[in-house]
Amino acid sequence: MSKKFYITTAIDYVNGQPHLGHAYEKVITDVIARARRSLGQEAFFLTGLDEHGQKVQQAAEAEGKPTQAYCDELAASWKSFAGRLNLANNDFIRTSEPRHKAVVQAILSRLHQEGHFYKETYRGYYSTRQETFLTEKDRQPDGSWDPIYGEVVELEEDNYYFKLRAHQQWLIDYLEANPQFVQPGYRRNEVLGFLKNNTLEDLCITRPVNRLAWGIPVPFDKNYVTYVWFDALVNYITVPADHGDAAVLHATGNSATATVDLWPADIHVIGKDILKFHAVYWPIMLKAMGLPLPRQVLVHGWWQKDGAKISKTTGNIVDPIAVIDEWGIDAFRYYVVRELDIGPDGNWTDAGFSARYHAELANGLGNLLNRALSMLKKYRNGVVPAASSELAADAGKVAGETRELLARNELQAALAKVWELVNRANLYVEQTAPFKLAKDPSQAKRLDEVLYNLVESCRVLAVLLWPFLPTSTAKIYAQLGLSGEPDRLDAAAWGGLQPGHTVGEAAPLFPRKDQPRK
RNA sequence: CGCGGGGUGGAGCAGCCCGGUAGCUCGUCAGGCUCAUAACCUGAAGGUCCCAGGUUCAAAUCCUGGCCCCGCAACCA
Repeated sequence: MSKKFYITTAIDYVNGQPHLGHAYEKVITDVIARARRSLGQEAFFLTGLDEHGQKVQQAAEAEGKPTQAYCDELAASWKSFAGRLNLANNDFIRTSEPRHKAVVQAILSRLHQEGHFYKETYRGYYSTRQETFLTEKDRQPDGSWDPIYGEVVELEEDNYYFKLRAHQQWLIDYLEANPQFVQPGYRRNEVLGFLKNNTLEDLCITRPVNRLAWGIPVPFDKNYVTYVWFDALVNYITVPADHGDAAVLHATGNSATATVDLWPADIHVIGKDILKFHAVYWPIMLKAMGLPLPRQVLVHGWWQKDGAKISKTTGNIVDPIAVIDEWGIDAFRYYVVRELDIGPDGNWTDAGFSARYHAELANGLGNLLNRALSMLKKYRNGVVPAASSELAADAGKVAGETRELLARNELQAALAKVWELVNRANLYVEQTAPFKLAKDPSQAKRLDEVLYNLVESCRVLAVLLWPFLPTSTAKIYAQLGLSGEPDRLDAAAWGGLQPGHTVGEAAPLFPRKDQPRK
């Protein structure tokens, strides 16, 4: 049983509707997962929902619904969202599921037995209205509490704490020795800087059940539920446990027979806001459990819109569903991956979206396919002529370099690379002018060569682009009259189209949406 | 000295790690072509690569100092 490539997104908090950031993270994760499959690796892609915590409980109460029912409704809409994004995920975790509760409780019991927790009294200022402890940072400049907190009382509360501090130096050493663990490198530096300049506080891992009921009961003390982040991070091993991963079954004391090899995760894809949870708390939790660490935490940036922060409050938002409805899922996937490298913050502009759609998808890729097929239909009745390899070297070079970029998860660069072949093929039409060759019967053999190179280039492009544009590349295959999906990178080898094969019907892949020039 | 990101032709970006003729897309102007989704191709104009020092035969790229912009309460990737 060979290790599968295991990749995850962060699980989303169900308190609200999906937005651009959620869509972005899922799309880049999906592209990486599909790229692995295309490269011939087995990949397991997990995404899901974080459903516990006070805000969910309050939101459900505000709508007068049982909390689980409230979560079920939202989960349905988030699953449908994943479908709209065309995600090829293998599982969808919800932290309110029994399988997750079982794993969290097994871990809590074990860590408790092994002495990783201790109980301590916390004294602090507590807002009864917000149901949260306040810190000195929450005070207004004059020392009073903002009225939004309502009545603020000094309160004592017992809780269980996880001994993080003891592992601080170990984690620093680990990060130093494993530069690939947090990527990009500047995010690793950020974590190292934090660890070297601060003493870790032990992590409070419980909430009193009388204050928060909507959580996973702590198995060794019925007065508490589990803190949401401790609960949430565990999702990454819940699913391996559920599918029968040996290492995780063992760590959770489950004697079931191993049926899959997933853990450790190869990549956790996350946003920069939750870096600390994934690069500090999670590794220490895993170390305490005796499990290997994930191989990489890949940290992406945030989108702005028109140069300003995306905010529901100000209405400066991008609705991914509206964009997909208008432009198609592949246009959305293409734009977010091509526009923004994984790491820095990006800027969404509607004009930029339209520009890339028209210049690169419609005029570049779509038009190439359309003109190639049209000429093959018109001059050769849609029948592929004898093989020719005039563009084989160009296509092979692009395919080879794209393969390497995909293996390194450099998605933006991979798309740029693939477009070198799009541009090369469009230029090839100009240089060889098949429409002129067609007027001269003595050039029939030359025309055959040109047409073969064009349609074969389109086929190769479909293969290279499948991880990014699964729907559109399947359409390219269909228009080429090929069955199946272009989902294996090995198929990018030149010469896949067989002479004598009849192509299908041509239709614009990415219809232009702007007004034609006058 | 709280932390982090960034400042490259009109706009948006890549290049910076591993110094060596400044690149891409859009826009503008001129031309070519007509197979194609008025798409495609060629050429041109347009840049103190934030500033100042330093290292070097050579710096957008490395080092030092400075200036400016953005994010770091909540919703939230």
